[in-house]
Amino acid sequence: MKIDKSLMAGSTTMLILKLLDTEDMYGYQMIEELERRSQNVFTLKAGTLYPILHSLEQGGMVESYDRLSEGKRTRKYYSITNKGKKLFKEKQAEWDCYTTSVNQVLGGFGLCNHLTSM
Amino acid sequence: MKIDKSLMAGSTTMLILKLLDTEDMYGYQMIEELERRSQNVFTLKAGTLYPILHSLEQGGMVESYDRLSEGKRTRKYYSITNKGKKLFKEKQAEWDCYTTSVNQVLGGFGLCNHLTSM
DNA sequence: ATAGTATATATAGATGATCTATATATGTCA
DNA sequence: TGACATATATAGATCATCTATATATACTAT
Repeated sequence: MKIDKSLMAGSTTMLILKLLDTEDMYGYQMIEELERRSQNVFTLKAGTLYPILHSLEQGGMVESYDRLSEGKRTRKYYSITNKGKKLFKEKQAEWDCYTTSVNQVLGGFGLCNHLTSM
Repeated sequence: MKIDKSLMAGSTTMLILKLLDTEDMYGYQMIEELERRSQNVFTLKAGTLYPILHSLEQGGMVESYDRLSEGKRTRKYYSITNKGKKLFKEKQAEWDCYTTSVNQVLGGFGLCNHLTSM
């Protein structure tokens, strides 16, 4: 299923930080990795990703360095900072709160709240 | 927790349709009901809601009628149409797919997919 | 009465995250 | 050498939300 772009808004940065929380990656790799992990649901566009990476770097959330991979071209790898890890945790908490609330409205009970709600 | 507005994008229309799928409501009531059901997480602004209702009506997803409530002022009630119910089902399927995919990226496994993924 | 607050609907303009389109350049394969 | 995948970059468009503002009625306290 193709996901409407407006649904993606707000979660893309969190997903990028999550990828970098696992290992250092370069941009193109993140696009492929997101596609793989989501089973082709997320097809992040390069025109979306690179500006986000630049602004994350500007904000000190990630750092970049060039590396020659397998003697081929140089790739720009990104590494998450402690500040970025903190931001990721905040984003994830917000995500959990958000989806729980939506599911409460949708079904009367949140998936993670069926023991405590009501 | 306060939810970033960009996260809300894309789900607001679905939530409105869900409310109307339960019972006819007027705008102000939807704002209060969303707040109540989400335990104050969603504070939908009037300036967001009314334009959405107008465009839903224009698209034949909802119909409106005026009704005097308890002998007080007239309120504009909205009623979901069959077309609107179909749209709601589509939006909900998209929502489920989206959150499952995000959770797959976040945790390796989707909440609803831990038996089938991998 | 009347001033303030809650209820109720409406619209214009700002914001911000995504998209498309385009540009550039290298590596691989036929 | 021509086509395609890889890889990064940026400008401008789109669109759903927000804030701010406007209007009007009902209720409550002074």
